[in-house]
Amino acid sequence: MKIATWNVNSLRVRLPHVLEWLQAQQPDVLALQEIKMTDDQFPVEQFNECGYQAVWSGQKTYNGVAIVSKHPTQDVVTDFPGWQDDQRRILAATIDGVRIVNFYVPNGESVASDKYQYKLAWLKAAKHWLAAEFKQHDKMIVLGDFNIAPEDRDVHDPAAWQGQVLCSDAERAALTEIMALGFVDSLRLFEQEAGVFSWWDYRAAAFRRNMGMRIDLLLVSAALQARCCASYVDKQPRKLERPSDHAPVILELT
DNA sequence: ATGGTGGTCCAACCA
Repeated sequence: MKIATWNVNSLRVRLPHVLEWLQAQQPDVLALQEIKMTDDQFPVEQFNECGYQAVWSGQKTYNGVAIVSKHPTQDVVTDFPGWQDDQRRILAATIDGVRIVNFYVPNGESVASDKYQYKLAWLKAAKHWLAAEFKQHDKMIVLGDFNIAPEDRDVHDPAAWQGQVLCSDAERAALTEIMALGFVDSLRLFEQEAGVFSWWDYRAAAFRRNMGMRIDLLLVSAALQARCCASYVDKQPRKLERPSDHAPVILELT
């Protein structure tokens, strides 16, 4: 089973890249973030033509998440119970007995901003909801754009980013609390060279200089850990004309 | 130190 996550920064613009990538890579599941479209605009027919079904939760202009899958999706959830939010950032579904939880975690803008407080509150709600989900699903993968670099080795210039949004202690602590429910960072199960990132700013030729961050993660529950056989970033789509600023990250299970 | 780019949608917000 091959599972991937990709922040596409507008599915309307990136659809050709996504369809080409699906055809080439043939993942069983692809979780998308920042589709930036309303539900009625979702190009489900074009995924169907490639042999995929999909579920999605969209909104106008911002955010929006989807799960594209070769196999049927069950028990779809789009919100934390009791958490009122117009921002579409959550999509969970069970596929082949695996609970897939797709998150587009708030960016947070800067540590002094209201958006940062929203991010921390959102992560707290996420932890509580995941704890409840865990009671019903031992085989879980929480994946998506976390907008948190877990450790300094996930940052091209840790000194410059120290204490900044995406790297601050409170964000990393919130991620640690989620991991402590019983998840491991799948990519770190495998030996990696230094400088493995999943996002590079469009500005300042950041991709060419590999000035990136690893903020797109696949967290796997203990019940799935023994099935993990590979996890890696595919930088190829980031090299295309008019790319997303994120690259897909992949997990392969036996 | 600033601004550098890109998407949405045409002024300004978000990343």
